[in-house]
Amino acid sequence: MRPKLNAQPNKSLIDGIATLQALATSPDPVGCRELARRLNIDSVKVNRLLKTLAYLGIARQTADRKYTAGPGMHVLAAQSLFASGLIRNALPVLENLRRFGHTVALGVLWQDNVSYLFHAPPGLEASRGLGRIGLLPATTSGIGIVLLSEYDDADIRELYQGRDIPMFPEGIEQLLAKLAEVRRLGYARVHVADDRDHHIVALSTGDPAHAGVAMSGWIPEAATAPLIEALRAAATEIGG
Amino acid sequence: MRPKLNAQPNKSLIDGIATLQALATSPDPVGCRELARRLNIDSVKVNRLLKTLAYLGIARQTADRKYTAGPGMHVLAAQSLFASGLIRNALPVLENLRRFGHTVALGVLWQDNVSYLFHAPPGLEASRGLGRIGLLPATTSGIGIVLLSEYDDADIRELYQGRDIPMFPEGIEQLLAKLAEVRRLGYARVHVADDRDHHIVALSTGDPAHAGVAMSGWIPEAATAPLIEALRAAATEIGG
DNA sequence: ATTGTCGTTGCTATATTAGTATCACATCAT
DNA sequence: ATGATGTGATACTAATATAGCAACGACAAT
Repeated sequence: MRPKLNAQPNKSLIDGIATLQALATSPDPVGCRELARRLNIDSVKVNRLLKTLAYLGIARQTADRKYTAGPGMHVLAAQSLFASGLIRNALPVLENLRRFGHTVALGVLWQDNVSYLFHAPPGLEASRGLGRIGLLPATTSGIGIVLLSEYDDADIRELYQGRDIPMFPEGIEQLLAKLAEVRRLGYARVHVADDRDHHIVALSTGDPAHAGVAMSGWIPEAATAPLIEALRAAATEIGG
Repeated sequence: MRPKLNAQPNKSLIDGIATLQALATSPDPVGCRELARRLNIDSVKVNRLLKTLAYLGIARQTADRKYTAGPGMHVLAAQSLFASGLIRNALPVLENLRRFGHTVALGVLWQDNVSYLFHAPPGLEASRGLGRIGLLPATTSGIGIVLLSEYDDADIRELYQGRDIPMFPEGIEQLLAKLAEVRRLGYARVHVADDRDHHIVALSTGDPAHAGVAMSGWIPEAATAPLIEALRAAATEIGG
């Protein structure tokens, strides 16, 4: 599942990307020492990485010498989001799914997190649905569950070894049972145990699967089938 | 203008990001040797960078061992695009600008290129306007011109030293004259010398300026003022 | 078989980076 | 003023992480 560490992993690149992400997810400009503290890396090192990113135009220094995202960040983002074509292909399909009056979402699994690329409750202007939510624990998300089910049990055990699993208080066996159910059905149906009594239905798209589509809202058992059918059509249209 | 190369620039990070971008902009899966040829970097080095990116989940190997974008790429993209809030703030404003019936665009200047984050001709579904166009030479773009005008002449000379300037066959002086005009007016008005006889009006947003908004289409001299006014309102709303 | 790719790794010299100490500049409370 | 703390940034040197060579097995075309 997770690729093994290769012969000569480039540590500078690993730390550099971590810095890049920490910078990207910081809503306000940050100084190098504070960023270093967040990342638990030496501040001099972070400073040099930031200066390198600034040289590339990916970071930018504000008037008070703090760092923030630069134009290169947007270029990088635009390239990586749209070059693959995932979002561009998916958006019209997702808008079409909104006719059911439920929340529509598209997300990817990354390690044990889900990142939503699109997440729009009914009524929200479609263009506002982009990137509304950052990272969520995979097990709290319908898309996360359905994408986790693509891995085999050994991988899942390794991933969650020695850690609490959000939404699965009984631990790994409870999660594995859920994933087995998802594999059997071919889709995930998850009950959201809050006061709104919502359900999520989700399935995966892409070959190999790397993204998930979902609808959530008040979905009684009887209404599941047609929604799954619509999702399946959407998934094939998006993912090829 | 362009940040100086610092004391200890991290070369691994520079090459790593170059590899990341090359991977992102490749529509099909690529092998490490081919990528190395495109980047003019040693193929063994590229291989190790790719394996590191794969370890991070940003790259992914296909069945035939070629490399393509992985889920981490989408996470990175989503984080960098939306964390800053630029796109999220801008989209509703841009949609509103489309009422004039012209092409509406939002872009950033990166080195001597412009990257469009949004570019929608009239009639196009708004959500399709995202990331339609990759990189364009800055001098061929209204947004590029208005963002270049934020730099002073010395920077511009350095940027284009010893190189041809697209759309400015007479060279650097012709470009500098145009930029001076833009600074005087406070916006760019550019004539697109093709058979459609279009004009672009563009102005910058953000403080310090790092993005540009533009409208293009058949815009006679007399119609410029109200468009500029609308753009200016949009720019302050987007950029703060 | 031959020849050409391809991705990948072991090896070793050395270029590159890590971490110390230190600087100049802020801001704050004394 | 004064000292104490914060910041970002750099020179220095030791040590380590990386570059580049050569080579491997796998595949494809000839």
